Amino acid sequence: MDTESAEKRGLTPFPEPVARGALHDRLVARLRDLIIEGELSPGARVPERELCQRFQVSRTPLREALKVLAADGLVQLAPNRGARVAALTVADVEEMFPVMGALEALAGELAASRITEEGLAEVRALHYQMVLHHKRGELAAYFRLNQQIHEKILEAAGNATLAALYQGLAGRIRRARYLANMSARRWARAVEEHEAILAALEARDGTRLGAILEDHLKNKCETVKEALLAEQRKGGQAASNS
Amino acid sequence: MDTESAEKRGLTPFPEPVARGALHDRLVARLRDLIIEGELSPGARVPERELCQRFQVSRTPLREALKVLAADGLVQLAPNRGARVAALTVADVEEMFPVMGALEALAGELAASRITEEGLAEVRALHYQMVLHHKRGELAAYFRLNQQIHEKILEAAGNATLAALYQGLAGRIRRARYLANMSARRWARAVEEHEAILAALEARDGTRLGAILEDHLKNKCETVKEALLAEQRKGGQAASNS
DNA sequence: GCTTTTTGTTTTGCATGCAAAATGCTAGGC
DNA sequence: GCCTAGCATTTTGCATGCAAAACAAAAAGC
Repeated sequence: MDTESAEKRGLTPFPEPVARGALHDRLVARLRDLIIEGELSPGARVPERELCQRFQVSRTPLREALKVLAADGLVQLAPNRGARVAALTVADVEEMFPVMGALEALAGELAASRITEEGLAEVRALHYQMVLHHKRGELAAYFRLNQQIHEKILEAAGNATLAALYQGLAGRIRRARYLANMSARRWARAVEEHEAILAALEARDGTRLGAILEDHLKNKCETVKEALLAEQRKGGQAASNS
Repeated sequence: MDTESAEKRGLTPFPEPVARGALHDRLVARLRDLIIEGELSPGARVPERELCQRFQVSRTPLREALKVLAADGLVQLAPNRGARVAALTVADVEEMFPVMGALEALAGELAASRITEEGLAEVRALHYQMVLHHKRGELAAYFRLNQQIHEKILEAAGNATLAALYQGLAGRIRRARYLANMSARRWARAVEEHEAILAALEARDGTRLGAILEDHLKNKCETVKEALLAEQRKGGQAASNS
């Protein structure tokens, strides 16, 4: 639906009064971006008042949005102590990995048996476009296509519940992936794995696809963990905002 | 501080002014109970004003609670059209089943390798108490123990993320289970499966435990589906409130 | 000089108020 | 007689206001 992701990256200069009825939803998306982009550092308090001024909204919808994000696990709400951005620890990632693995394997199995020729064609197109971005060394574009491919597979699995859960987890680690700088070797390996994913999907071999996806995810998790460790090593001095 | 969280499950008769800072959390729990017990029929609008009067709270915390429940999937929020209790269709259950299966299998594998002797003893105690309730034909008590056992296994798995996701899904079908009347045969079979679960756990056979749990869940899902069909057949005339 | 207490400020949580949208009802037209 | 348009009521969504709790800093005590 929302294909207007152009202004999501750059902060809109004026926060024009958004349509009534969609305010808190927009705020959820906006806050998500802020967290993913690292503008709100993990562990830092969410400055309620400041964000209200920034977005030109009152505290009520903002607080509602925070509740939703808390339910999603992106922020933590302490009673009478406000919201903090949930810090993603290495232990968290190690917890999430087997869960995502199980979900992704399931998605692969379902997708292999259910994907249409049309869907397959779409994945194929996305895949080769992604390979192109890899060859050009365009990491950001690569990530976007990568994500789209996984979303397509989830879509092809035809299980909204599965998709929602997976996306929820993926959203939590997206910030770490955002700042991850893959090594050239790891990147090349990820592309190879994606070749295998496409092959298994075209062969409609669900078991194999599930296994490959799980392995692929393992590597992704390693990347995320390394990124987290690097960030921790650098110290959380990005937290000092104002 | 206030450590009186003992009466969380039982409904407090009077909605006395709850402690500041815990209001919306309490409301989430309260609304959950209302939905599970069927007082708020699936598909019916959530009467905001009415509930405010009932709980003696203003609309702000109630709306916040609804946002959380919406994120959990128990209610659906339509823009400018308020909240409706999410109707659980048979298709939904059929979607949720493989996901819960994958999660439960993972939980079983993890629990089998990680459970302590003490944890095992607790599960054993719960199990035999549950068997007792089965022999006495006490369905409600049986369900409670059953749920506690599964929670213990999840706890033993030592993966909070996994537990949270599973509990979220389980919460969505809890209402259907609440009104489910198992046949004597199915009930007996469920108890047998629980025997096998305990045995596999004691043998610390993760693979077998995972498989058993998945199978057990399958039967549980059949029960839920039957209950849903029975409810649909009876007609949603419980929705006509006023 | 250090700890502790007390006070002032900020922040949080909830209640309330008001405008826009939706819902229901009545009247008018075909 | 049925359908549609207009109006009134209800409901929803957001902004604002106020009291309590947390945070921070300064002053008092040791």
